[in-house]
Amino acid sequence: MRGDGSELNERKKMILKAIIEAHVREGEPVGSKYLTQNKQIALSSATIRNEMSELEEMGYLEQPHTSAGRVPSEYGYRFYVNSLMQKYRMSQNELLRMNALVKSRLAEVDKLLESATQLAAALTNYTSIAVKPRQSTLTVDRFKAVLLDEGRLMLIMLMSDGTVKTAQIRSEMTLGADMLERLEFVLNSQVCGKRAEEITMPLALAIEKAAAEAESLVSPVLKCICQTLEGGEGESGEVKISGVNHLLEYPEYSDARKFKELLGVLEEKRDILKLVTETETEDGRPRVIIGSENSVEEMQDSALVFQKIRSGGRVIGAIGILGPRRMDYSKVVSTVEYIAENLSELLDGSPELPEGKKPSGNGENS
Amino acid sequence: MRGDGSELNERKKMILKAIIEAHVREGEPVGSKYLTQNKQIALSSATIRNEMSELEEMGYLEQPHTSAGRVPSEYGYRFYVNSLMQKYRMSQNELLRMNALVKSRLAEVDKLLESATQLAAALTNYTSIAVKPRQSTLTVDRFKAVLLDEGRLMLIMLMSDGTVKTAQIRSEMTLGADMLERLEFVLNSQVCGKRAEEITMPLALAIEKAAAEAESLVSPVLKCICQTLEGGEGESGEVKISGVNHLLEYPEYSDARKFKELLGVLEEKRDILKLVTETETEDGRPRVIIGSENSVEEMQDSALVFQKIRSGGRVIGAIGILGPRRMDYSKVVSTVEYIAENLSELLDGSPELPEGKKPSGNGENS
DNA sequence: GTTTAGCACTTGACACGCCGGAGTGCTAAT
DNA sequence: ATTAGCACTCCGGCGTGTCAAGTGCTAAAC
Repeated sequence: MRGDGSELNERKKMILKAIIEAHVREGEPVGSKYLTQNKQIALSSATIRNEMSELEEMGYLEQPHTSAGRVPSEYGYRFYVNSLMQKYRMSQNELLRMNALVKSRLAEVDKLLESATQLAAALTNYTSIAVKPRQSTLTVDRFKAVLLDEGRLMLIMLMSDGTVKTAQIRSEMTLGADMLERLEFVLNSQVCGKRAEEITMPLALAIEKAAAEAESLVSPVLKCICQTLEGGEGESGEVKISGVNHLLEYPEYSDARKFKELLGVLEEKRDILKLVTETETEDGRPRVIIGSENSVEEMQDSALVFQKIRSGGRVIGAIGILGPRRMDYSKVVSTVEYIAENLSELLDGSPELPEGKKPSGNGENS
Repeated sequence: MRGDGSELNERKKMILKAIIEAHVREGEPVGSKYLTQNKQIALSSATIRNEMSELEEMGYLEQPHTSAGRVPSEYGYRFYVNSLMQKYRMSQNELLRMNALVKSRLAEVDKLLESATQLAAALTNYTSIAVKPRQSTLTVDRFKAVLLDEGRLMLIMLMSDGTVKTAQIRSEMTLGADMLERLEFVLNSQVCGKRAEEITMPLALAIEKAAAEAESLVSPVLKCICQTLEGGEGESGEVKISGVNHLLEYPEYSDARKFKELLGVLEEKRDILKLVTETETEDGRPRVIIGSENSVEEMQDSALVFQKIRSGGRVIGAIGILGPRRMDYSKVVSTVEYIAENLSELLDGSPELPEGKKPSGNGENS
């Protein structure tokens, strides 16, 4: 029983496939009679019953109770995803919406991920999750300090991962251009390439000394830099979620209590991040986690499909879909794959400017 | 029947108040017998029944069915909020958490609002909403262009509302410091103080001409500026929502279908924005909208408490709480009021640096 | 040997009727 | 004016009976 289906003849496979697809469509246990309507299967209900009975014995199907139809087991879904599922063909409309994302040309990874989750949720009608783990190796390549007005300066940090972060800093004393120049120089010579843990008290003191007249700026500036290096948003990364409301359409989530628990996990974000990032790297196709293959208790009745997003060979995040176990895996896998690919390309390829017209990227800040 | 309660004697008020508070606590219709446990009310159940009957006739109470207890009517809640409700006393713990927000010293309005909603949701155990309407009068006070590397520049915009926005722009040609200087100068002289609608084609052409060698940058830069002026995020403003899952704790929202509809409204965001921003300015206390006082169909069973946030005399947003009609108005009103006040002060007062120690603000960008 | 028709059996969903409890309104006594 | 008492109403839970769907098994048909 390894889900390779070697024990199944063609007819069994066909019937199993039909059952799964019917169940995904209708959401209810499917009976032998219902399957006789399927023209692919030219058999009587009795024969189908026999096959179903054997499929159940083999562990591919389950019966909620004696006289209900059959429901795919987790094992059944697994085999379906591995072997039975056909490639989903995107509709014209879906392709158009995907391309709109590419054309938006958002330069900021955060915004891009946000748009991507929204798109994924809208296309699949499930909940979409994007994660951007914090990189402990993140450092600043170069600093720029800009005078905003005499009480405020803006610190621009070109990060080692190619992104750009900014921070505003207030000062109680009047700022001058010379001070900023000094500050910029000191930061560039002393803080570049340092990880958050490497910014220690002695270093801070050395910097203060070197900063001369800009001394009073050093402490708030360093605080700011550390915050940025430590990953902005959350403790350990960022999670964006979109389209939770879709889930309420599925009877699986009509129980308010259970749904609340799932929502709780999503809001916690930690588990999700762990789940998605800890998965070992695979062949580049989306990873499908069904029910108990997932360790999070509240997600036993759900399935998760996600793929990591690479940029320049490094994993910079992941995007995925969360839905009921009874999920349109074919469509979801294709969608996730396509979006993740596009994102990877976009992040990789954008410096080269695909069409070479008037390019523009933008970001936003306080 | 204007909710002024002039028709009610003290005893009726006391009973009404007890009923409402019991119902808010228990979530179920309250009967006359239950009220006799209340030591404030030293009356027999029969007497209370008579009073309740009269209160129902006057419209303050309702009876779900003949032999159930009474439930406050919308009108009853309204009177409670206007006249009966006592000031909520914050616990030590609550005050501490409020102050943590103040001390976080976030300079960016967006982040501040986000933290504030999270706090409000956590404190009240309802859903919290913060809105930041787009200001059609938004203009740029001053531009700064900074060279990131030879292919990218960063545009910093000091906005008329005191905030700072940034945008990254890519160029297909190698950028030089002189080009940026030129660009900065042209933008400062031609685009400052202009609203999005005022940036027209003829103006763009004039700018291109004036930009000389930086000509090819003008188009993407202007596009970017327009996007920023038009309010970044959404069509007409930004809405942040936190703690939707809290609502699932209340039986009022246990019906998945209804809850989904409400969620839909929240995701739409447009209605919310309209609802909150269109409310006429009042005395500075939180506004309470109960049930049908609100025009959004899906929110008929809910109540909304919110207050506008002012900075420098102008309304820059609002923060509020959404919950069941049966809501702890006392606590919610106090919380919203306190948070809104703190935000206003924070936004107003922060330039003066309350404690005069080492201040720091930060923002984040791509 | 495989397929199918037929039949007995199981089970959940649903409708019905039957209480019990909670709460009320009214009346009469205090 | 207040209250004890009582008849009345109505919801909700519970057990019952019926129905439809679906199964497993057996025996006949191919």
